[in-house]
Amino acid sequence: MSVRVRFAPSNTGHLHIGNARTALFNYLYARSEGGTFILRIEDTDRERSRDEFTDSIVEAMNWLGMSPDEGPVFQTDRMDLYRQKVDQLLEEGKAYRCYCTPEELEAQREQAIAEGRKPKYSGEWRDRTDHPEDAPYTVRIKMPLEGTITIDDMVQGEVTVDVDELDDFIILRSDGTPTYNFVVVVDDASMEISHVIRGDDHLNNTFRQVPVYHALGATPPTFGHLPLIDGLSKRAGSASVQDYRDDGYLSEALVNYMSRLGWSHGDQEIFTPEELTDLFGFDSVGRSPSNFDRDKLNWVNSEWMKRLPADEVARRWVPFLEDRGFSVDADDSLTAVAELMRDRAATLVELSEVSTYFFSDDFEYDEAAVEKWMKAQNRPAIENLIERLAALDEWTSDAVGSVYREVGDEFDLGLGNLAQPTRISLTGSTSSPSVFDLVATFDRDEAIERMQRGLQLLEQ
RNA sequence: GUCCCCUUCGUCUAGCCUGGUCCAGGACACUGGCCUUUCACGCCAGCGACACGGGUUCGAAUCCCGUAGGGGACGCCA
Repeated sequence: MSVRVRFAPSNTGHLHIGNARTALFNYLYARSEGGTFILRIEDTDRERSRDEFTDSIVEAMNWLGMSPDEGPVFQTDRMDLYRQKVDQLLEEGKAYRCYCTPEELEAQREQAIAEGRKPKYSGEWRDRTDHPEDAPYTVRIKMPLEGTITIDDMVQGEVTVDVDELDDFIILRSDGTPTYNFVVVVDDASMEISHVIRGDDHLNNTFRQVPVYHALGATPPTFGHLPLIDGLSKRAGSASVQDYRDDGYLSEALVNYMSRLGWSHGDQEIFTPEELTDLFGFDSVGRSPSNFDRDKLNWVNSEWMKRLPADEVARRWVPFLEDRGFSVDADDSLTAVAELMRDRAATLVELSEVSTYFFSDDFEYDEAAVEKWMKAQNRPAIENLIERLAALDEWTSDAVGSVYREVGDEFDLGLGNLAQPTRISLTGSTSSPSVFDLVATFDRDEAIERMQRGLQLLEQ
């Protein structure tokens, strides 16, 4: 039997990390089994569903590299199917009309809780035939009256619940719209979903849904209930996938990090998307909830900053630099900057921060550094250095390096006396990559100009 | 209240099914050191956990029972 899985978010908000992780596990399972990954939008919430959220979810999935094979399928397009199934169950006597009012139900619920009983519908209309004329009604499904229901969950193992815990829940509201627990089953059955992989907040629902499959004459799929992610506060992770993209995270890193929330493969931490689809399996999915940890995400991202080809980093970096008002192209010179700076930044945003001096000479000189390193007595050496750099045949790190060594030898100066003033002139501070690389990564005219301007700082 | 799920370093986790090789391994973070023209990277080291209590056993993180704590569900929301 071929594997067909679906990710079924409601379009009432952007795709956040918790849902993205659920989508990812569905996607990875489909890929690892050669199956089909389907996107279904649960858009039956008239009040809150919005098309723009659908677009946002699709965009986020594309960015993460897990575009669906089928869909999006919209539930609102399938209302006729749902009503038809309700009618069918009614005719077959597997469902019935209930004329209780919401007020009556609410009163019963409160009383049950007050008496310490489980709030459950009494089932009073299950066998009644004295249906009032013209009164509003809901349709309820008949749950089995005795026995237990057991599912063999891919994550949780065997879980059994006594049907005594279940009541005849509403499948069609008095306004004629179907309810969630009914609709998911109709959809999953009709779309021939083989594996339902979702958050374990749905585990209890599953026991309500299994009898619906049976009533519909369908075989329940295999279930896999993933533990939820804790600590998804505004700050920590309930932000949208796009927020992470805008914060400068790489999609590979976010996917890598999310995959490790609840899944592992020995001691391995870094996985390429290809490795993930090869190695993913429910045998290695844990049952306990995990926490979203920004520090670890940052580390994974910093690893990916180093692993991606430098020109790819440059390409993805461009919009971040443009946001800061720098007009750049993803050309060789930007690639050179990315190559030089990338292991000093955990995100593309940080990369911009640590690299601004390449794009603007409008920076402050670090006063303490100037005080310490810009000594007037080194002027002749630095001037000589600038001259020789200007005359260099080739503008490479090695060539620049030999100039520094020659000047250092001739003036009998330690390299620091040349390197630090160079750094201050080019960047404003004394922390930067190796000076030779730094100088060579700059456009030569720009480097010379800044060094000449830096000469002014030598005045005592 | 009732039912379901969960519980190894601060965090993510390996180990648990098939008890001994685990005085519990890796990673992030943190601390210290090394490298070095600065900073960063990198490398090395350190810190740090089997929720608790019973049992089974020669032996338990691993098996059983209980307790506590956390999460979820119980809707004419999804």
